[in-house]
Amino acid sequence: MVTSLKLLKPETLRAQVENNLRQAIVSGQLKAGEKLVERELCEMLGVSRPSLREALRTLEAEKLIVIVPHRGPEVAAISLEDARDLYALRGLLESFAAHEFTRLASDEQVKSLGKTVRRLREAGQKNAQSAVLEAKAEFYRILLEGSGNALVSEILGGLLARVSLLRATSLMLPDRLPRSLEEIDALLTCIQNRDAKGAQEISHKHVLNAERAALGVFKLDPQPNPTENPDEPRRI
Amino acid sequence: MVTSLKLLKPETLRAQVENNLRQAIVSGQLKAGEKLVERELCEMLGVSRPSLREALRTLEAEKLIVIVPHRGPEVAAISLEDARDLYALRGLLESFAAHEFTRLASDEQVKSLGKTVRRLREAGQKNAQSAVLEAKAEFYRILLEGSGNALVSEILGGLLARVSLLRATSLMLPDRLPRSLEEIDALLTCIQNRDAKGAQEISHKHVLNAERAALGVFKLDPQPNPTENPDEPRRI
DNA sequence: ATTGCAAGATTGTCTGACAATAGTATGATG
DNA sequence: CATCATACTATTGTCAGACAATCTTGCAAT
Repeated sequence: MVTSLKLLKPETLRAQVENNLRQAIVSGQLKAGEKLVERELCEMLGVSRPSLREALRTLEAEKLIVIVPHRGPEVAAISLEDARDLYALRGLLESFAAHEFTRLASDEQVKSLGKTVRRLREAGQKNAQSAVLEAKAEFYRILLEGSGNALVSEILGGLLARVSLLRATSLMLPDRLPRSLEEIDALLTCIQNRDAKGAQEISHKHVLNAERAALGVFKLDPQPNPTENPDEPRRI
Repeated sequence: MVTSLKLLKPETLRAQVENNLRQAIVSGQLKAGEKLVERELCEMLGVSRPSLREALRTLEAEKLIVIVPHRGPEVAAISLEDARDLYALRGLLESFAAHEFTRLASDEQVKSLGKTVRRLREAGQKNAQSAVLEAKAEFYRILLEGSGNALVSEILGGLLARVSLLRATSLMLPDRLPRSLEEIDALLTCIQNRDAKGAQEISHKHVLNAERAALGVFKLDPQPNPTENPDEPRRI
């Protein structure tokens, strides 16, 4: 009996383009507000316009890019209100996920989460940024998987991608990491004690703190406001 | 002096296709699970394949259709777990919106909401289905607008579109309408009293009740998809 | 009935083209 | 010199047609 080992799914070309661009955006290679030109992207990625344009439509629906008719696509930028809305919703969903995970996850899943938190802490103490990001992604994966609501995972995943459009989130990482780790530890404790309400509260506070840290940028840094914004020749 | 009356924005062709298809899906003209064939849609809508395919990609990202590589698009179908997840999230978001509306909306907005509820009640007593739907849509519009979080509106809007894939929601309308109206009345009262917590609770219960009513279909009708009647030509 | 294969249908992708629009440079004018 | 109108260019929106890869279906054979 063969146990289905086609791990390598021959992705469609369009899907590859989509993934490449998405990755480039959330990783910051393509910066928020940057204009995207179809011809250039086609050459970069080695695909034709139809394939590229389909991928762009998907990213547009995910709100990672904005396409103005006859002006073309650009990487989405996030205003202060957008960011506030984003964090408000993230707090709501993430705390819900934490609550549900605490309520529903199996002991194995809790243990697995604990292991990842340990990995995260170690990576944090070494200041190994990429390891931190990896462990954090794993942490989320387990949490969402165990929360028993695939839709929340889907939506929250999209939200996190959008949050990464705030360059604040990456710049903020080193500073806030210790506090962040403490909060995650506290969350884990609640989860292990099966204290759903507590996990929900801590998780919500965690997001609020992350918001405060991230939104500091708007005070230091003149924020492009779409309504009245003298052209600021910020070349990329 | 002409006061800029381009209310009719010259939508791009692709956007029209997108809107047509979206409308056809949420209104039930295109039924959940139905297979969509590019050539047919192109002919129906009078557009070329690239334009159609771009529109399809957007709808796919909105989860209104599913596109399996080399097998083509079909209208998304909702499983029991999907529906549960959907209603859970909807309850979370809608009650949040109600809470925030109660906290933040202006007196005019509250008054406007009251007026719409009255319209809704009258339409309900006359059993005027289309008027009910219209008033309900208006009710949501005001509520979301006044909740002060555009992102929640966006997500919840997408969710409601997906909910409409459950044909239960339309079939259920006549039966549950009186109860639904009572609940909405109670919600309005809380809002008028600026009782945010109360509004949140009632709103959440309201969604739970709607869920119970809608999910009844799954018990009566185990496998909602495989019974299709022979092709009948369908105009969009 | 199940299996295997061939034929047909549908999708994935490319190329090339053209009109419509937005952005830019040019030139005219005060 | 600054300002405005105009022409030009670049880019996007859209189409038509084509072809390979893949899926589905019908039919034949066991």
